[in-house]
Amino acid sequence: MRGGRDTREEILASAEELLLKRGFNGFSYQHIAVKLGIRNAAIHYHFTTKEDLGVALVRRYRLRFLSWTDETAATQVSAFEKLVSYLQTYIDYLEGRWRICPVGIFGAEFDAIPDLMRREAQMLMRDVYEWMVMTLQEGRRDGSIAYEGDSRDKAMEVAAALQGALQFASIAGRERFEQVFRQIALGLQPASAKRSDAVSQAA
Amino acid sequence: MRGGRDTREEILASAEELLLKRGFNGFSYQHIAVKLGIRNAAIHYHFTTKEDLGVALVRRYRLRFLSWTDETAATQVSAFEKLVSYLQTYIDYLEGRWRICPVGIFGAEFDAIPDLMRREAQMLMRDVYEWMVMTLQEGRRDGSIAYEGDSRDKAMEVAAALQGALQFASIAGRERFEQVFRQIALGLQPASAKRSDAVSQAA
DNA sequence: GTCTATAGATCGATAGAC
DNA sequence: GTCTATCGATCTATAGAC
Repeated sequence: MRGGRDTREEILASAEELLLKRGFNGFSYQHIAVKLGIRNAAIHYHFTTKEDLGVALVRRYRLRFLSWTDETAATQVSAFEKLVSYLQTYIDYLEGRWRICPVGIFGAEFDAIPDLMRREAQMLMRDVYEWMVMTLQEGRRDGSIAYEGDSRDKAMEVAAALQGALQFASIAGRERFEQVFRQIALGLQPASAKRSDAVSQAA
Repeated sequence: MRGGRDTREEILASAEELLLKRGFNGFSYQHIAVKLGIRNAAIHYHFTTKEDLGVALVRRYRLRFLSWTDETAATQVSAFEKLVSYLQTYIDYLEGRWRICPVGIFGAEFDAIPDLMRREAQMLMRDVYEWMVMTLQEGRRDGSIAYEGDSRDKAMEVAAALQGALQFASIAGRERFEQVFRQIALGLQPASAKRSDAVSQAA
């Protein structure tokens, strides 16, 4: 601790931002140390190896996601609203409020991260996937969501579009994410809800 | 040259595979040198800096893509078939036959790659995006593609889903890509084509 | 065009003082 | 819990011989 501040938490927050912007192999303990005004070795005290830090990051993502789904499961909103609410968390992410997670964050460097991180990333992906399949099916039952084809395929498509959109936003601005957001939401709305929109069909 | 082999080309091919699996900051000249049985310095002869190598890789992606779109533009297939054919090139990618490109490959480490590479990545993304918007609109006109909403939004969604699916395939196996592939194709088919499918609605 | 050799920087990580 | 100091490995890159 330094003056009542939680250094361990600050390290995780700083590492999380670096991870999203630069990838796991694109940042070092030095980046974090400089930003927090501490030394390299101080970080090693909290996270002995970089693998430890990486595992802690992914595990935190996963716990955040699970507690988020617990919260929403307790509410009485429709499946469609739950799903849109999940998409919204990605916008929070883009704005630096890291609430839950980019599930496919390590896909681009999967063979270049430590083994324990790979396992954690796979578990995170499984949890998000299972929740999304469940929510889509629930939406079909309560009539708030409509789509064609297999629910598992659709869940994977939505998750993939979100992940890809996050990357496009890095390259070409966050407007890219909003485009995908709109299109996903539109594609999941039942016909009854669509008529109330002024959706461009000729663009 | 070594015994009639084109070393420069072998370096690019090797680097391309490493880039996809490990990210730009996840491989070094040593990785390439070991695989090709040459020395570190031999690669620097062909690509003075790693930035040069990276720029050459993205530029090659882009040229491949542009010549591919030229080819398909000359044929008389429907817009839907063109688009499915583009999705197919990603499967080639997964199988190690690098025909064209993963357009969002640097999204995960955008702030951690050299400046010239960032610019090339943005140009590549712009080209793919423009082609996809054009093809979707063409499909609406010739009746081979159907979708709701803005064409630019839809193009971004399809491109994002492809990019995300490529990453999920790294994490959880190529079956993940095929799920997204099926769902994208299903979502673009006009109603007339769908009736001939035995599409599961209850899964 | 490829090699040996090496400079120079950065990285992850540890020992030990405070 | 944070510091100084430092080790050894790895990385990008260059000089110069063949």
